[in-house]
Amino acid sequence: MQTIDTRERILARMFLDIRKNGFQGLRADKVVSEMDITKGALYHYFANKQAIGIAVVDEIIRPNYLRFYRELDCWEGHPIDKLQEHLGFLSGRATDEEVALGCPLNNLVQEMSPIDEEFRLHMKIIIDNIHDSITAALRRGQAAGLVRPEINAEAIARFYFATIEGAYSIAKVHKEAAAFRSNMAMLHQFLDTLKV
Amino acid sequence: MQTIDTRERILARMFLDIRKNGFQGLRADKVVSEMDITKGALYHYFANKQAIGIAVVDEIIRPNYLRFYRELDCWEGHPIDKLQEHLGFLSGRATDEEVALGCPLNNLVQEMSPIDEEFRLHMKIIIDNIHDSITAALRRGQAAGLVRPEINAEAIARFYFATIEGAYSIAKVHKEAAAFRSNMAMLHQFLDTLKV
DNA sequence: TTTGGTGCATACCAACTAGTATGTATCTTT
DNA sequence: AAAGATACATACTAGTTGGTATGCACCAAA
Repeated sequence: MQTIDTRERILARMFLDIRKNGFQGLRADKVVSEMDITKGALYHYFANKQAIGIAVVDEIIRPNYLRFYRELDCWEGHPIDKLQEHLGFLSGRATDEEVALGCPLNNLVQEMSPIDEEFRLHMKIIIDNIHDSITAALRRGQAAGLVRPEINAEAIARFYFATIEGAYSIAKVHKEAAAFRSNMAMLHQFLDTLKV
Repeated sequence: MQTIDTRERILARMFLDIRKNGFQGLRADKVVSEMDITKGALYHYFANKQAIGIAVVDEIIRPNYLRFYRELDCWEGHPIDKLQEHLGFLSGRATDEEVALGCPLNNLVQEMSPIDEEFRLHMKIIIDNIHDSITAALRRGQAAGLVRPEINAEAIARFYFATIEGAYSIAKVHKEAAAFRSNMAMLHQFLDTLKV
């Protein structure tokens, strides 16, 4: 393939537009026409609008999220340290503009879960993967005597991820990265209490 | 006024439909026609679609949320106990169907904050009120020697609310009230650590 | 009893939305 | 070199969406 991958270019812009306007607010033909791509090209690569959304979830959002959690899977140090490092990373890259747009996955979960089962299933896979990675890391930590043995690793994994998503939610209405960082700091503190 | 309040009937149904389909997914004329109300009646009471959404926020969502927090404002006992009682209430009423629809406020925040500033402002007022009530309650608790003096009441208030919203978010994609309750239980546990 | 406002009902409409149908240039395989 | 297959471009369209314009019945006040 010689040409720049038109399909990938389209998806990258769809991702940005969906993040801002939501999937129902997405005007796919307008977005591509701004890239000097026509409707013909768009519907050549995607069967319909839903297929665009699903492709964004699978090919853009999913790899982006799982990058960190795959790192966590191979991590040999203290799992809590790694999770806290991640919080630091998220805090560090948060800007007012970024948090105003919200977490791409959370946005789509909120919008699409109740109205499109296929969408929901594709998003659920990502979240299940994340939960599994965190749970496994915490259990390894428990086995190594690094994490309190009495805690429920699965419940903590759920709480960890849910709290991050909640922080994005609230920061979105405030349009303030500071609100997000405050919650990351609280979660960091909470994680400390899980160390042996 | 003798007749049943048509405006309120409309708003109640709009609330349900917005919760399911989102504001952009709302088909206002279809919703009213299912109630044997015509478009004429709808646009007699609301200038346009946005006005419907704002009215739902101000007249349905807002009073519903602030009910508990006004209780908290007059609460004389241990503030942590009251917050934990609230978590128990939320857990108790959570069903799979309810959590699948998500938290009405959170849904709208996610969808509308980036694309409609007026919407965002109306929702921000609710969230600011909630934060203020919790912060004040925790400070009263500190003054009474019931809550650890070293904690940042504002940060805890933010964390408390953000975590609840995050729990709704994640439970939504799982369609499982159990996931929600698990996170409520974790937050309950966290609150225990704030008591003197 | 008229006058004006409220509370709708009906009919209409422009713009948009998510496509489809068709054509065609290029590239790839045989 | 012929025959598909790929990668688009252009034009068209049915159905939807978010209204508006108009009319009229009823009630309350003057």
